Amino acid sequence: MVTLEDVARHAGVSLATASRVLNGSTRQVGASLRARVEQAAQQLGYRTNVAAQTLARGASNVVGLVVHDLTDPYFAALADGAMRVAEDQGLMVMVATTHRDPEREIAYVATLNAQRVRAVLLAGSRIANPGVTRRLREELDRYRATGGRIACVGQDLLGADTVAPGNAEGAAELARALAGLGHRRFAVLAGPPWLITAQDRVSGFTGALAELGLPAPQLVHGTFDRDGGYGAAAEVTDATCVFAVNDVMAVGALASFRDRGIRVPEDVSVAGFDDIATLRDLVPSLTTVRLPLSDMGARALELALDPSEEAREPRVERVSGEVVLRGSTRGLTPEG
Amino acid sequence: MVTLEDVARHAGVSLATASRVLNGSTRQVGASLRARVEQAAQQLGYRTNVAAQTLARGASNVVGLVVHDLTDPYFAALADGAMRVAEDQGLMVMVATTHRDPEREIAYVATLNAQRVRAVLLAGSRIANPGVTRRLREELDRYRATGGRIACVGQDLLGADTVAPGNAEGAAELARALAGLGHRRFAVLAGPPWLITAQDRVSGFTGALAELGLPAPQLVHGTFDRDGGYGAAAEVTDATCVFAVNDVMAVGALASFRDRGIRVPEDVSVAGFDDIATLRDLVPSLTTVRLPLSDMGARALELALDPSEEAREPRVERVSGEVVLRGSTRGLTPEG
DNA sequence: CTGTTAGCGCATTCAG
DNA sequence: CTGAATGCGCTAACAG
Repeated sequence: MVTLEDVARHAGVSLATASRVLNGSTRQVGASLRARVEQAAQQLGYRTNVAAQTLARGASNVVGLVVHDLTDPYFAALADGAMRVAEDQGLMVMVATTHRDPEREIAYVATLNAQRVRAVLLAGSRIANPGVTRRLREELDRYRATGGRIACVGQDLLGADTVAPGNAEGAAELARALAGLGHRRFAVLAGPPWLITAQDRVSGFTGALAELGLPAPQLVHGTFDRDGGYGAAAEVTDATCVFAVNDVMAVGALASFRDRGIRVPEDVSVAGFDDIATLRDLVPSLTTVRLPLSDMGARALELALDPSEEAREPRVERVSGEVVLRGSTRGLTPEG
Repeated sequence: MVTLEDVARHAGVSLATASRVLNGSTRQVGASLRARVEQAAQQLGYRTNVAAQTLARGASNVVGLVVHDLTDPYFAALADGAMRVAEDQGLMVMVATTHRDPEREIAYVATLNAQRVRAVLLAGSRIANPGVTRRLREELDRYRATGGRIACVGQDLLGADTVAPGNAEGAAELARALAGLGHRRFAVLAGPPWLITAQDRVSGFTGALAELGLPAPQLVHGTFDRDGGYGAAAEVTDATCVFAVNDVMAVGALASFRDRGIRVPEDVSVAGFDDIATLRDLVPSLTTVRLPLSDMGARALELALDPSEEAREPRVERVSGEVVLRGSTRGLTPEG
């Protein structure tokens, strides 16, 4: 294992000089010494020991990213955006997946704190559980207390900088668009009752329907994934339009209807939420609410890294979804 | 920033004792002291400084994962598998995305080396470029020289433990299955000529066709993604069956045919490769070659971490794909 | 079982 | 501009 000291000796300079040329010091070093050091490092195959550097500097070059599930394209897109800005800033990204276990989320925050990462990004819906949320906040506070920076993508519940998707607003706008198509009887594949993202989308949707004077939709709960959509769709009775609270669930719903010989959109319309890129070529193409996922991930990391955050209120940036009407929903004549 | 020393003082014990109870030492500590230390750590909100720990131990708890693109479900699935075993082993995962830039791949290996990660996993196709491959190998050798472990998912070209998908074999079997359906005139959406994964799938496919005495397929190159499939499909002339060398390209091909009013599978059959889970609900459902992506990622990390690798040949584990015939391909009567 | 001590590799004062 | 010395927080002998 070749160390800085080896390089310095090989180049015939002091440790300090070697350090200055090899690592981003602002200090200047004479051209000839600089060249000697660089050559020595090259010859010896020197690689900075980041652990030592982190210890000496008291700050690391790593950020942490906590997501539920990387195979969910929603999180993959967020992660991609965050990694883009990390690369731009010369930071490495440590990724942790919780698989929707809030205990693991808390544990990972502690671990990332131990790693002394520069910032941690919490992506994904909060859950409606005060005890868990409190303990997560405590862990985050501990991290923050030592200079850690935090940003979230999702609900603004953690007292940290947040990129907050307009779930309720987007769902409301979707409801209005669907109602504009002539639909009156709706069902909502609502996901788990405790997932706040799901809650918000449901309430935004039902709220808009109520404002329009339309009957309340049928609510069917289930998991937040493809199978949740598939299962919930089977329980829908008497609706001309089904809103799945995310695209992946909508895909499950589509499959469920297909398996039962129910045509979309002829027999029933289906809409989702998120506008997952990988799913854009679905047939019928999915009506949904587009969220700029990658940019949201990028923006969240920017917020977390932005140093102008001394002793002030957490910043909350709302990003609104855009309704995209596609082939999975159709217009109804007044007769239905 | 509370340190181990603070905890020790607070608990009235020595640094060493505090270290022994708080971090996974095999050494025993008396119950009463142990309790005092744990309580002190709890009260003070102590978090291990992993950088210091890594420096002192000379070994980190982090593994590196280098993938092309996390938003590609292929890599997301590999990453998911790798992260599963990382979690089991109490390791954190540092993820780097190259976006198919080989220079970045080399640079990230150097960075991960500097981080002194325990192992690095290189996922994704090698490219047919001797210069780049040589420099990558040099960087890997440097890493290995200091005890770093390496595993790859893909081609066995780096002299490291490798999980090698049977690209050629899978494609060959697919070709035979498709020929068995009665197809004679094929086209292959071949991806980039320099991508070895793509090459292998193409050559396996065409080789099997030749063995069957069938005419050589039309080859159309393009990018390895959805748009590459979309564009290449437009150039297909006179084939009853189109093989896209991965599922995501096949989705593009499906879209291309649909946009031009060409029905699948009535007018043309389409097959892919990988069996991406997110795409299983496509209509028509995609005939493909199933690869156990998540398990492959997991296995690769296991190989990298398995210490029984002293001074012996790199292990290469071949994993074979399974042909899955679905709705996007149909049988032909002898008349076509 | 517990405490003392000597580094791990590097950044950074502080002199020169 | 350059070098010598100190310490970052922790682990691992070693001694008791």
